[in-house]
Amino acid sequence: MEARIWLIAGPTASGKSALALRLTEAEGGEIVGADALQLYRDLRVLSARPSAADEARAPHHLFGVADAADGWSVGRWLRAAEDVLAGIAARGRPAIVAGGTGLYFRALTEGLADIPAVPADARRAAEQAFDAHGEAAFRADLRALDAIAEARIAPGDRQRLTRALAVTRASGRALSAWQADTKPALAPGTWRPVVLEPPREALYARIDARLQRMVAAGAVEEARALLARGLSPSLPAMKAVGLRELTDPALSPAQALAAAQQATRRYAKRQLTWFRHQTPAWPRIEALDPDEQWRRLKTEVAA
RNA sequence: GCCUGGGUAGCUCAGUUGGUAGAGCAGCGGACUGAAAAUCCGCGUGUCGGUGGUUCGAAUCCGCCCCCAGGCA
Repeated sequence: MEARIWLIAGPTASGKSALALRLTEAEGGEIVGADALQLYRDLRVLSARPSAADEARAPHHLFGVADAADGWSVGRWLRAAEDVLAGIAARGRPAIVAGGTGLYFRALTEGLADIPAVPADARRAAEQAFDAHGEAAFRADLRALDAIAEARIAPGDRQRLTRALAVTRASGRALSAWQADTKPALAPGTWRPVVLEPPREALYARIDARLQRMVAAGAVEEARALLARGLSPSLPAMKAVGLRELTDPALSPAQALAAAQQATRRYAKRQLTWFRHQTPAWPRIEALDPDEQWRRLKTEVAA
């Protein structure tokens, strides 16, 4: 196992954290989180963040480092990850990057356009224009500035359309032009990826069981505490899967659990689709059993 | 045992006077460059309980059988 940097990706509840911890202990490495929600300290239970006991077994980075009121982005994560990875390399240890956020892995391996931060008012202006004039008119405006970006964005995707316009207006350069020039954050050949891709049915069963355990471990109280902060619903932490479902006053505890389980299964499905098509060349481990995953990692992936 | 009402998609159901079936939910497929646990797009997935018959043609009509729910015994 010579790679200096391991990337362990996969859907939620597929066993990434356990496998990463095992590899880290075996290699004397350090773990780096690649998960958009485990970043926030408010949601330890609901985001399935490594426990304090797990964190004591090996150095963990980028878990629970942000406040829910402080929204992070891929860019912010990438900069932090680069710092962390540099530190681990300086210590002469391997890094094990583990998580479920595909975009974060892509930023690492393929790069992220170096776009200057978009001022909040530029973003707001774009959103208001979209809402006031409708998608068709908005698209016409965007097409005049960046026809390539406009053509790429699917119908109804307000989030991408407004960002494209805001970036182009605020930076004076087309979003598609920015995106066309990116360089990988990780040097080719220095990293080794693996995707956990367990059978759907088994993964879903595990998700259901885990949600149940989360509720028993205080997920509902945790979710209520976060809501009680009265933060903007548009913050990333407020979009955690299960947050809404578990705190929905219209649902009984059993219904809330079922709804959260369903939402999580759907999330896992999206992740599976992402990794299936966005990282087709990465080796897969199709098992769900931890020992089997570990065995395959050593014999097949690391071979 | 008899009577009645039902058996159509994974679930709940709709199917006008016979023209090989469609809604909701569930599910599945897909896109993805700074909110990515986000955002968005697409797709009925079916021995119409079984089997004979009538008919050019049956989920629709007829016979028999099976199963379920009530009721009467």
